[in-house]
Amino acid sequence: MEVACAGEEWCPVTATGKLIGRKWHPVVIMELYLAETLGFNELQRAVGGISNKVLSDTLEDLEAKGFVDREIANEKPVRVEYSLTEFGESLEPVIRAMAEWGVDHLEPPEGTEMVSLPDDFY
Amino acid sequence: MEVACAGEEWCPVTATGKLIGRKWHPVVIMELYLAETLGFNELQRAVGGISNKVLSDTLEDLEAKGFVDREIANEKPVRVEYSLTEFGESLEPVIRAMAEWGVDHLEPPEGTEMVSLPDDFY
DNA sequence: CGGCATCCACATGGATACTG
DNA sequence: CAGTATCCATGTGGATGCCG
Repeated sequence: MEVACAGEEWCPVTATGKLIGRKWHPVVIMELYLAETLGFNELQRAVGGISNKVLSDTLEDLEAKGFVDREIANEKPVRVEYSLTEFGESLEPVIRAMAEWGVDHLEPPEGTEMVSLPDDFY
Repeated sequence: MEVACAGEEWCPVTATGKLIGRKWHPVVIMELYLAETLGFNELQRAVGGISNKVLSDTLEDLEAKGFVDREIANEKPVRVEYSLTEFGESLEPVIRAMAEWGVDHLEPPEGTEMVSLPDDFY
């Protein structure tokens, strides 16, 4: 494969990092992949530990970049559904590589419950 | 595979992102992988567009995390050599996934010269 | 339920100049 | 050659409260 990096400004690795290299972007993408469709609060619970402001910012950014689709499914009560676009789904190999590396090389804190990642996640 | 994410604090994807999710970390790792060993200024040129202060910070962080080995190869003239540790090399699949995704899905700016990534980079 | 408004703290990066 | 020292701008995230 070809990569531009040597002395150049643009590099696919850096460019990719700019797109998904924020604290919660990878997990949000992963949770959306696993669940297919999630509401705002569902997503917040699924991700765990993220504030609503930051989740809102994250989703706004992911939507602007074309990774996430936002659909208003209902009004009264308000129901908004988030899901991955095809472009967003194309990131699976990257997310999976990060997940696999983390599982293989990092130690989870005591008492962490592990959740299975389906085989078709790839 | 197993992943902890649902409602938990710890998640391998996020944890991995915390380690290499800074602007220049992936490229620095990639350049060190490609070249095996580089001096400070060599590395700065190879990466392209990074200031010496930020490169210094980046290397300090990567060294503290065990990804990079720093060796003083000579004094007068001073020569310091940076290379990947085994732990650092273990990140190849992640970096490669990012590189491949970037090549497949992003458009480089006009006039960008592409450099080959060897097949054994994996 | 699905947010937005504020305000704040800190992390990160960039530019420039200087040094042994 | 390989950094350090400043200084500054911005990005990013976190806490809290309120709203239709």
